[in-house]
Amino acid sequence: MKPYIDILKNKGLKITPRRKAIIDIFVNCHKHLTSEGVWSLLSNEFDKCGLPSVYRNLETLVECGILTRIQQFDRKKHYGLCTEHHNHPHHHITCISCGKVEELGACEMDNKRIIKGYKVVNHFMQVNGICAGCSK
Amino acid sequence: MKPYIDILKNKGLKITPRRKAIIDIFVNCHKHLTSEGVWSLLSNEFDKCGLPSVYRNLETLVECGILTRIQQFDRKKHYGLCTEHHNHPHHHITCISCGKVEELGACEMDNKRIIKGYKVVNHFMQVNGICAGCSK
DNA sequence: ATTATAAACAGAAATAATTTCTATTTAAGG
DNA sequence: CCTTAAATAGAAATTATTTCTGTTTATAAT
Ligand SMILES: [Mn+2]
Ligand SMILES: [Mn+2]
Ligand SMILES: [Zn+2]
Ligand SMILES: [Zn+2]
Repeated sequence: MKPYIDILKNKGLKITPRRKAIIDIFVNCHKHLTSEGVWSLLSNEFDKCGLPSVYRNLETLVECGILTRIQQFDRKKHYGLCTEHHNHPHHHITCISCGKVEELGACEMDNKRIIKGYKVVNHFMQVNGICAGCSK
Repeated sequence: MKPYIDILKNKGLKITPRRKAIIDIFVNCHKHLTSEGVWSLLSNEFDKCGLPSVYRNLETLVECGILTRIQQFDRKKHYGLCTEHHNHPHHHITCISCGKVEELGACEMDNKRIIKGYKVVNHFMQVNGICAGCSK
C-alpha cells in the first residue's frame, strides 16, 4: 500500500479516497478486474462514485506503473496490480478461471532492437493459463 | 489467392464475391486494416455492402487462419493476412507507420506447458515497429 | 439447366464500453 | 484557515460491434 502511495506522491498526484480504495482492492485480490468490476466493488464503500472517475483513475494508475492493463477480445480493458519491476518492461500470466495475475521475467523480445528489418518500438505479450489453485 | 479459396472450400464455406474481394484486398496490400478500412475499400467495388457482412466475413477468415487479428488499445480490431504456417502458432510484427505485417517464427512460449504453476492455455504476442521502408 | 436449401447478405436498430462535457467538490501547499 | 488546480459526479455523446429481420445467392441435388 505505502509504496503505491509514494509513487503517486512522487508524480505530484493527489492521494484521494477513491485512489486509495482502488489500490486497496487490487492489493487485496491480486486479480484482473474490468473497469466495471472495480466500480462495482467501490460501490460498497462509497455512496457516490462515478464510472468516469473509475476509468480516469485506472488509466492514471496504469501510467504510474501501479496497474497493468490488458485488452482482451471481449472489448473490455482488464486491470491488475503490477507488483514489481515498476520501471522494467515485463509481462504477466493470468488465470482465466480466477483472474489471478503473476509476473513473468524478461522475455526474449526485450533485447531485440531490430527484427526482420523493423526497428522495434514496443511489444506486448499476454499469457493465459490455469493457476495451481484452480487446477485442483 | 487460390490457396485461400481452397481453405474456404475445405471448410465447406461459400466462395462469395465479398469474400474473394476481402481476401484480394489483403493479398494486395499486406497491411493491417480495421473493419471499417476494409469496408471502405470494398465500397469501391460494390454498390451495396453492409458493414455487418464485413465484420462477419473478417471473423470467418480469422477462424480459417487466413487472417490474423490484433486488438489494439484503440478499441478497434485490426486484421492482416496470415501468409504461412496456417496451422502453426506464430506471431506477427506490424509497422506502426504503414501497417505492414510480417511473420515471426516460433517464440519461447510455444513450448512451455507450465509456467509458475500455471497450466498455459494460450498466449498472445504483438510486436510493433517501423519497417525498413518507413525508416528511410 | 432447374430447383431446393442453407448460408450469406443489406439495412436498420440495439448494445455497451468508453469518452466528453460541465458544474461542483476536495486534497494539499502556503 | 485560505487558495487553487486537480479530481469528481452525473448526464450526455460517441462509436465499434452485434443483433435482428427479411431478402438474395452460392452450391449441391435433381
Ligand atoms: Mn508487473
Ligand atoms: Mn501469420
Ligand atoms: Zn486461478
Ligand atoms: Zn512501414
